[in-house]
Amino acid sequence: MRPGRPAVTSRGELELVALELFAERGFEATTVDDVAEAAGIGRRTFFRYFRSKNDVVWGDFDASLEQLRTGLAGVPATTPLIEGLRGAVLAFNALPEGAEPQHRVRMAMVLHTPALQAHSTLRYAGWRDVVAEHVAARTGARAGDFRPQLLAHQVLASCVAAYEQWLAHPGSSLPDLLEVAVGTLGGGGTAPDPSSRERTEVTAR
Amino acid sequence: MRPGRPAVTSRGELELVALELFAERGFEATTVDDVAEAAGIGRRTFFRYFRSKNDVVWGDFDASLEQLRTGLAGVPATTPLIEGLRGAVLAFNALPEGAEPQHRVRMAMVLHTPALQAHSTLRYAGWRDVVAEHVAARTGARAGDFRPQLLAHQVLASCVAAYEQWLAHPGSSLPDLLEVAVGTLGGGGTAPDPSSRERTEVTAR
DNA sequence: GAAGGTATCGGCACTGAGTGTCAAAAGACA
DNA sequence: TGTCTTTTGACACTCAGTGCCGATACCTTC
Repeated sequence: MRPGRPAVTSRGELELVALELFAERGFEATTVDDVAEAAGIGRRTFFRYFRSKNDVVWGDFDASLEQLRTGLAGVPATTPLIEGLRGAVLAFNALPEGAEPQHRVRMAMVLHTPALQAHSTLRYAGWRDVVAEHVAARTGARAGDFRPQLLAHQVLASCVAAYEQWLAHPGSSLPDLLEVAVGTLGGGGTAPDPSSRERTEVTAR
Repeated sequence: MRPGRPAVTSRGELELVALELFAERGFEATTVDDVAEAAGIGRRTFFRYFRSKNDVVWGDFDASLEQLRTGLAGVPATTPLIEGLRGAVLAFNALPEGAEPQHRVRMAMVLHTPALQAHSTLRYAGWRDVVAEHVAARTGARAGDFRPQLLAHQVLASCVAAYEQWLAHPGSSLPDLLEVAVGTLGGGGTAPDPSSRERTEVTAR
């Protein structure tokens, strides 16, 4: 075993305890002290497992991000860009059998609690970066260029809109909504890029 | 004059003092106490003028929102939807002569400070609602329906991407970037709406 | 089995945002 | 002068988040 005092709990376990409290009393009405006490740990320890109270709700989002990255990397080069994005988004948001109710609760909390809604923006940035990098790689641009960034923003916005609709309509299908949402994108993919004007003026003219 | 003790300062004046400090020391390094002291008011009074430290940066955003609403309402019914949105967005983000440098500083602060980046999401919701209401009115839908919400999300995302690009490239033109960004949208405007499936199954079939 | 190494734990004290309460201040008006 | 009205700001509080540091608990080594 590793040397040193063993951890008294795990990130996953702590997350479970916290989410239960959040669902019970509401996110804002639950203090970190409440969570720490319920988990039988010190308040200080909580912040060693999670950087903030907000972060609890996102689980191991970074791992999911890696999943998205590899998913995108596996898209055949012949697949049209939007089609590949749509497929990766669907795979990214696919749920294991029976996990839908929990996911609904969690996402409703994220999208309907102001503090979490605000905080989610910071998480979305990482998600967009993954998409932008993929778009850049497929189009011969750099990830920071206008087109990849624009498309990444648009794809994310489409997903969020799909999620909101999914949450608003209990009987709806998340995959269907995501597919339609992302499918509306892709116009103007061949138009010139005004952000690279200085560059193209030098190199291409 | 109105009865009662006169206000010791104004929202606009306080905003100026605060923005100056923010620009000088940075947003996060400036405490509300700093701002209050610099403005010669009590800390408690600050929170009567602004609901939060974050809100200072947004000025009177609600007034701008009303401007956007009336701008959209003035779009001729014959103008294609996306075209009208593009025009309204350009008008909404048009800057008075010479205001560009200040706007750059303010928006850079908003888009590059995590706390403000997160908080902006809450402001964006109001902006999206205005757009969604317009789209709904033009397409015979309700503002909460999938299409208006989706398009509102996408238009906003396009604007944010344009702003980020504008900030990253000092010589770039914000109107050009906005025009291109919003111009890429509008695909699939006639596709069926899966979120209203339950409804259409009853009424339209 | 004692000693030393090492990682986690958790208490304490602190900062900073935001809120409720309430008395004092400062003007208008009769 | 007295009353009414509104803003002000001091005080005390909650809660998130952080730095610090000794205590704790397990390991390996001798």
